[in-house]
Amino acid sequence: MCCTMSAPKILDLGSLKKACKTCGLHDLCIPLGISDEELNLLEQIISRRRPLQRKEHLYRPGDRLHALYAVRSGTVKTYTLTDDGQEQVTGFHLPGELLGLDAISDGAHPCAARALETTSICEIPFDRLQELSSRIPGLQHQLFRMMSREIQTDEHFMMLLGKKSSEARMASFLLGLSNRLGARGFSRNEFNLTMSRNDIANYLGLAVETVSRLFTRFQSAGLVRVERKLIMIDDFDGLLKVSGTHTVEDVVTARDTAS
Amino acid sequence: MCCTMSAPKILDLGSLKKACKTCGLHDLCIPLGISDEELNLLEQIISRRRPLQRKEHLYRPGDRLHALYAVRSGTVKTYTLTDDGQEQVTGFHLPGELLGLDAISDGAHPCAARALETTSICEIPFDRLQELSSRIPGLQHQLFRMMSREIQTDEHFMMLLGKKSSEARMASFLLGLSNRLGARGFSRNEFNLTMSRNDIANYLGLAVETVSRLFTRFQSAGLVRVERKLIMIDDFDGLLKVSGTHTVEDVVTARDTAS
DNA sequence: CGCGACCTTGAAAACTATCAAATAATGTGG
DNA sequence: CCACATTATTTGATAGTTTTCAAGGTCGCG
Repeated sequence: MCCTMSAPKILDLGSLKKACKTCGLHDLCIPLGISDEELNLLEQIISRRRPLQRKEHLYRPGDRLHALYAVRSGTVKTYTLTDDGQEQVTGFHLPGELLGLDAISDGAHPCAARALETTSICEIPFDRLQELSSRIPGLQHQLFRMMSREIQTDEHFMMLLGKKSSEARMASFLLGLSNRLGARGFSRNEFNLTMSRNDIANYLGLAVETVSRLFTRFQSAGLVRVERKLIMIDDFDGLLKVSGTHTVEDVVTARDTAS
Repeated sequence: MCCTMSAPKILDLGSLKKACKTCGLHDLCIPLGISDEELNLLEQIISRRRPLQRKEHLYRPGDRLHALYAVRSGTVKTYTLTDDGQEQVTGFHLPGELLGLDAISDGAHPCAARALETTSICEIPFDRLQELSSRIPGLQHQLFRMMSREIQTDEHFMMLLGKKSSEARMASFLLGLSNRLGARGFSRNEFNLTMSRNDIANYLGLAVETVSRLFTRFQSAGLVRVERKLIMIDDFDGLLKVSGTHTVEDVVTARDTAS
């Protein structure tokens, strides 16, 4: 994408000085579990890019793997294109999360990543990271752990898609976002959906119309309030119940009895 | 290389002598892309276990991560238990495939693994593997690649579950098995399903009855012949078409017009 | 102000699950 | 080795959930 303009030293601009050590996300991101000294080495290879604007791509399918990316602020959506050109959303990535791990095996990105809002990114050249990992066992271990975590998350999500009703998927999605945002210091009760209904539907394997209906249904049931992009969670236990095994009842009846 | 340590010989039993070098799977498994000398080091930490009998567990949810496992022959099914105790099949693992990568992040297995038939396994103590990876960059890279590949595969599977019809899932499943078996030197046209219809259904997010019907439907359409556990693929192109975007037609009509 | 993208809502259709039952395999104990 | 109990698979009929199609509504932006 952009290689001509970037000299080895990319860290010297004032706005880019802030490093892992001062990053509020450092206990969610790579630095976790490596010593201060080692962190210095890591910081030297990490650079910041100009923030991405909404709808701007971080990488596209087929792009060579040049670096891994960590979201610093904002949201990134990853997606692939199916054989017939349709979009398939594979994930939404919040601050502290690492992007591009799926590109390592082929050396090229199998999917696209693009910003859902203005987004700030840390760039970690992969070859240098790998080199450093050989020298810093803690770093290697942390990378293994992060990849393992992603595999685990994917397995969990596969269960969601394979076994759960539309209601349960939606509830899980909202609770998941709430948790992840909470872990990053944002409110767990009230947040903005940076993605469109279409993206949510696509991600959850549902039709847009279904997602829309679920929002109204959840709202009628008193689980959440929805105001366009803004979500306010009013009943965590209720959502949990819906997200769990419970196939029906609670939410559905709340609407049916009302009508 | 300061590794003349007391080389814990675990390989000295006659039946266990065969090592990676002589393993027909070595270009599908960990050894891929590391030198002969390095391979010796790797072989020293790998041991073979007594073969698993059908239905025997390799590990269970919550078991501490002690080692990664590579399937040498046979098939292993991995599955988790949902909150309400139901089984959720997360994968079927053929010779040359690595098991347990999802346990690294927590240090404990989030899922269970058990043999679907008599199965031979290589055991790779994880801490030693990690240690070795620090010293052998090629090994580290290969591990990154294998984990990345799994993430990629999972993403692909998520698309299957989220976007594809029951027919497409089934066709993809059969083609996928065929390919993987073929890559391991088995026939691509004719193979045994080592898993039950129930397992297939569970894995694909379908009801058992649906799986059963799909088999008969595929057979009526001349795509495959099914004899209990034995599958013979007669029309790869047809299956491919069904597995792709094509939502209906070919297969369904083949049956409908017949009646 | 009006256009276009996004979202919501309703009605009908489609797909798949569920329920029920028959048949076929497998395993077990005598 | 057989008879019985058990489990797995198939098939049919019915019901439910979710999609699709169609249309109206809302928001943001030029």
